[in-house]
Amino acid sequence: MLELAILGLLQETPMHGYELRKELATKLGTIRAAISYGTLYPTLKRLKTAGFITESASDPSMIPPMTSKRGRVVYKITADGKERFADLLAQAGPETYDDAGFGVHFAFFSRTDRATRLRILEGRRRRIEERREGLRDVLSRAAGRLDAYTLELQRHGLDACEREVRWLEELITNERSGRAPAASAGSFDIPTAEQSPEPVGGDAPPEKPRPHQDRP
Amino acid sequence: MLELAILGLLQETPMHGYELRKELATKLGTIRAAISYGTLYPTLKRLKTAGFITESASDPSMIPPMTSKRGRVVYKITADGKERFADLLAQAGPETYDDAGFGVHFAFFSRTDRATRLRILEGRRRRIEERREGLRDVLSRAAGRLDAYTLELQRHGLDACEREVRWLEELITNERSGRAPAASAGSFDIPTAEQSPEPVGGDAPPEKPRPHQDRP
DNA sequence: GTAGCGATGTATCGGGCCGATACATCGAGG
DNA sequence: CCTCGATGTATCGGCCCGATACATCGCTAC
Repeated sequence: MLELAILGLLQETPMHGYELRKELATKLGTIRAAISYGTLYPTLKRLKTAGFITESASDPSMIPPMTSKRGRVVYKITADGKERFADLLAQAGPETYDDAGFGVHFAFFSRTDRATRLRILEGRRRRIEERREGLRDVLSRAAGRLDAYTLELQRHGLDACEREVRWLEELITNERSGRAPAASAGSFDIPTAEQSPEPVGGDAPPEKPRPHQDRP
Repeated sequence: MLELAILGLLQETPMHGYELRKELATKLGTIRAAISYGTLYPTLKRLKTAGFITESASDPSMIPPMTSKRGRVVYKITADGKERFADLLAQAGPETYDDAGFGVHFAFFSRTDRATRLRILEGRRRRIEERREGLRDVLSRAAGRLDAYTLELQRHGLDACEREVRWLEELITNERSGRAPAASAGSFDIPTAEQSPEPVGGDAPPEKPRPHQDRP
């Protein structure tokens, strides 16, 4: 799961570990608070061994700081890595529908083609519906067997499930009618800068707006 | 975390692994779908080594089935185990406030004294408030930097945070005024059988209603 | 000036938990 | 008779986490 997220971020721009962690935290803030270094660095090593990314010492003509005494390793995605990213984005296994997996996939939906988006959204909905049914069963059948606090926990969980299903339903409707997301529970009035109409190409469009040096 | 849950369930009645897993699933359905055997059995082994539980082959005069060719190991909590359970219930570290940890603690609130309940509820609230502030920051500051889907994910997450804070607030209020939980978002009308007034003793009352054979 | 402090930065280690897998028994139905 | 699904115990590789260690930079305060 982390692999997908890292590849996705490195596709936007090369980065070093620390930066990557921060970006991960803001992009996936809902899913996991902050990725641990004990996860990040081994994963980066794995990705490097697999040939999906390369690491290089930051050249001195970098940003402002550092006279490059120690480290500052910059990670960059390779062609294989981009291919891998596209594969991971498109294929949906069972782990695509759990909380973490779904969150990561969703966070990169703007790089996913519509058919896959719909498939994932529907798979997730089914998953949550199953959890919901399980909770309803417990609440109606095993109610007397459980104490008041456990019951309250189940009720709260059921509530969350129902809300998420409604959210997913809305997103699915929007996808089918070709609209972009947002404008659901409008409490913020953020400009939503880019890609509001969202043409939606095939798969893995090579980014549009933000200028970045892919490779020289 | 699992340790607490297992000890808690075994305190009600001895069980074998399969049963334990099912009980775990219904009691913690909101938190984790179903515990893996790859987690359960090693944990049971650990608990046994630590002396918190004992395992014994089920005697033939058990329920109906099994002529006891192979296995059916029944796990039972020890005095040390009960002590350990009480310790884990009362002490609250940082992991007490993450999703899984809080859920497990909450599920055993009927065995927790009120002061501890309040401490945990408030710790959890603070945790969620921090997450909420982080999401608000991202939504207001980094909005233009993120695509519509990522933004929608954050909005949904923020919504969930706000709702959970409200839920916790309600629970805290109820605790302070001595009422039991429930009756919050009334959509079910389950009798709530036992302990609605809830006297709340010290800690670890030795079960009340359900008849069960602790040992023959 | 220099001493401390907080942010930046890279890296490892032990351990918890998961999914996949294997194996074994039992009752019910074709 | 024989398969199928529920019950049941157990291990293995692998992901991910928290704790920990170490090193540098820029700032403020003494």
